[in-house]
Amino acid sequence: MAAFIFKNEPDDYSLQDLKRDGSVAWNGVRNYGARNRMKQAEEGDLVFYYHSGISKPAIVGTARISKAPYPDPTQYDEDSPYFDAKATEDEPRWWTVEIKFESEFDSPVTLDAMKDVEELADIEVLRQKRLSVSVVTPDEANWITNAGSADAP
DNA sequence: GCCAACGTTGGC
DNA sequence: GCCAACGTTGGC
Repeated sequence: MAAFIFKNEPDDYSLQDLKRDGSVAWNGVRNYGARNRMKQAEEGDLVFYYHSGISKPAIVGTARISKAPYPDPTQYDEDSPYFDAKATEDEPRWWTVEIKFESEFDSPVTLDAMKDVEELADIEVLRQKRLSVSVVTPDEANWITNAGSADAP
């Protein structure tokens, strides 16, 4: 199973918002790198939810892909800030997935903490900090899951 | 197809 | 609020 990190500013939409709503369509990704990664997602894949743009950026919990990639409807909506005049129904430019809340970490895994870890030396989120959707290897996913649990040292 | 200018993200 | 990194746009 694949795993990803989805970044968002908590002021915009936080993990607590997702917990409240249950699930959400991850609309509005308008970056090709992020889009390409999102398109690899399959239902059931693991998503680490990352809060960015705050004093202590961190992975704060997990979600699951609850709906496989499909064309982002906002690209066709002229009233949406995500409207894209070059997108057509036949050839969508932008894709989205739906994610559902899974868990809130007992101990958030901070960016600071991840930087010092040998196991995460190559993790994409550290190498390409501007990417809002990045991939996580199984080993990296295990490390993060462990670090987020209450028993973590 | 290249590259300069510009815009955006995100850490600090 | 600043700045580095890097993605995107548009002129040529």
